[in-house]
Amino acid sequence: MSAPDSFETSPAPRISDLARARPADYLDGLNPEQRAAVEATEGPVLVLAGAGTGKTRVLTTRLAHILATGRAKPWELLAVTFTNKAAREMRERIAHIIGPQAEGLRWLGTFHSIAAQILRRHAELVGLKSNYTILDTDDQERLIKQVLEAENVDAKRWPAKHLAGLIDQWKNRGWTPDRLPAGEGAGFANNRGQALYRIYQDRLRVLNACDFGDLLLHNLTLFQGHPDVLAEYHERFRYLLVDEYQDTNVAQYLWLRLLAQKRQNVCCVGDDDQSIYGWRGAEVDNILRFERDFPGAKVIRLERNYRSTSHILGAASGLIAANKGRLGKTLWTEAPGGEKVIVRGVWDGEAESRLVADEIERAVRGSADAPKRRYKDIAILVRASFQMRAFEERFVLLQIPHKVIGGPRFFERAEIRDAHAYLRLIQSEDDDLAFERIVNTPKRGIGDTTVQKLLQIARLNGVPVVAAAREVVRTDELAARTRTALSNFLRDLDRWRAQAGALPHPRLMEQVLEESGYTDALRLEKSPTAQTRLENLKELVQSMGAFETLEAYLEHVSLVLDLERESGDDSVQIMTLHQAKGLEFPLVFLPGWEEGVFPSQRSIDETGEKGLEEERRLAYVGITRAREEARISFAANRQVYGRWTSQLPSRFVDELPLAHVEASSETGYYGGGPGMQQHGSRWDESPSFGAGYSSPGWKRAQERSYRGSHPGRQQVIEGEGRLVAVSEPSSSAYRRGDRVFHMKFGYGAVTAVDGNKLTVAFDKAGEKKVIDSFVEKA
DNA sequence: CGTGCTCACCTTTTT
DNA sequence: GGTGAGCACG
Repeated sequence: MSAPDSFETSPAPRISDLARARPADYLDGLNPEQRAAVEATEGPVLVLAGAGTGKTRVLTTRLAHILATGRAKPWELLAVTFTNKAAREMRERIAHIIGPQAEGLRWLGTFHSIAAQILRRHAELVGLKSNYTILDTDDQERLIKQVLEAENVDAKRWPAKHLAGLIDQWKNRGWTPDRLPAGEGAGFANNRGQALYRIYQDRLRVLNACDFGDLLLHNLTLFQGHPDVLAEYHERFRYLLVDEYQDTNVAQYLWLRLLAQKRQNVCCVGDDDQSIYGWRGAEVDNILRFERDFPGAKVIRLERNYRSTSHILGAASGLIAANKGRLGKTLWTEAPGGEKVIVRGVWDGEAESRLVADEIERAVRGSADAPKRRYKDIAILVRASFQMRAFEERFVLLQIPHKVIGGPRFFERAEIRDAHAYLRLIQSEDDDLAFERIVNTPKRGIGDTTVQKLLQIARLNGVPVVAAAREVVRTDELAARTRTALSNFLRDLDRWRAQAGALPHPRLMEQVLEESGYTDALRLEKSPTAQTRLENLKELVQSMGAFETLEAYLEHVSLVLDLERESGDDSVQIMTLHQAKGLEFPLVFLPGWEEGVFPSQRSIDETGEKGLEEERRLAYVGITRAREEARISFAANRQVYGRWTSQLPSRFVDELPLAHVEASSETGYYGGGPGMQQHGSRWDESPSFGAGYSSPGWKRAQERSYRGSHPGRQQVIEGEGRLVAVSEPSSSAYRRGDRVFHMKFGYGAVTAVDGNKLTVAFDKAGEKKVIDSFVEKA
């Protein structure tokens, strides 16, 4: 049943390659624990690698060691990571040690990409064809919506998103519809959860499609139902290696255990203190019970930290000590104390961003007793993305180069997904989801009712919707205009399909985008976002060129490809704590340490003590990102969802060991000062801040001051001649990604002061202006 | 069928 | 406070 073993043809190692991998080279400079972790190749090994202890180095050296000592060929190693980025990095670093032999590491990749490869070879055994499509979350949700509609489930009371979430969780735990524990689906649509899950799985099979969770789930079904197939992989994979083991979910864990069960040569590397993905199914328990699952396992602790100063390490260690249920590590360093971790209370969110921005400017300028920083040495790590905005705006104002990490990624953007849907439909007429997505994009007069009708006919006859459409256009079931539109669309589709073989696929893509009217529709829009989208499509066409065939491209897109954003430039990075995992910076800002914000109230509400501990690990991850300086801040007042709220400092602030921390407050509030009222920690229960702030006058002033300072809270401009930065709404838009800031800024000197109104003179044109929105420039 | 309005939503994210 | 989804209306 299996496909031919074409993958055994990886290049054999050449003598010159092996010669490069002299043990003396790659083992040099490892400390005793690291070396032990590299050399313990046989039997189960758990490497507990604390933050900054050289984990990646150990991982890559271990693989290189196994190869260099001839224990296995590159294609006999299974090495799994969570992200493509991690996989790429590992491959590069191994290549650095052992040279081109690393090309043969055929089974180094993410859980999903490896599972997808295995599934391609045995798809028939689980009721799929080997050319199955991989659906992303968007497609998945739309399919579930269809199922709900077909089953007459009230989509208002029982949103598709909710069921999608449930199914995801179930799949994360390795539960097929048959194996769903009783009562699991009870909460959804009057006990119909399980039935709907089953129907959804059937639909996927009909569409010859998988969602992300299925990739692993089908692997489990495959291995459990076909011992011969499993045995084949036992034979193949001589050594297993898993990165970020603390983040594995149950399905991944079961998958690993099945694969490792025969040879037991499995090495898992992780840190229970850095487990921050519990909310998406990660089970810290997997790491806690490793020794039970693999009797005789060797546990190696990497505890020497090479990254941070001892004050930073001390602060982080003290904080994480408050968690129960740890495996326990004692990190140490020979690095000097450095600066203590600075904790500061400020008046409000705006003061916080001002403080951070000022300190960044100072750090970049450097001083006698402080090193001169580059912008890229600095990161701002927030709990949630809504906190990013304040910093972004401040940085725009002060012209501090910065980069917001995250946001919709290239291949998740609507226009890219539309383009892919065209390709998918050209490639396979069975792709109903692709049809649905683009049949009326751009608008060609085939509305929702028509599409629904087609879907219904298709379902009744058990045929793909394109086939149904072909039939329908021959009848007079549709209004004449709709029918013409539909048959034109089908005609276009046929033409593109005919060209698909003859044309290089980037050319095909261009042609489809032109002839479908997609680019024309965008050009007509004239908005800056439409411009961006056109550029994205150009980028797409370019990226396609790197692939031999359309099939290869589409396969890659769904699992592996993410366009590397240029990262080399010198700018401050703004990102979430989750995104910061695995990174490090000389100077790290950790704003928003307020009860309810961080730790997140929702996390505590939903998962209680467990959630709180995960939040604490997040705090630990945050602090340990810093090499030299960490600066924590919290605000006494903060706008959350447009409402002013009073805040209490995070409990994490109090858990920091005093010996490693220096605390101060501008508000007199830290420790209980003026302006505070005791109240519940939930921000939406908080009394609104002073009355003046909710008055219409305030609101108007705020609108007028557009992204500028608080009128009531601005720094006092003492006199004339001060230099200020000015912002105001303007027609010249400043664009960052998809977001547009209507903002113009510049520096001017104050010539007159009247309350909050300043008259400012600008050097260049001799221009004078009265403004009510400004920031003082130091 | 397309547009404008109201209303609920509002952590973290990879594949 | 901002936004996207869903509904009523033209």
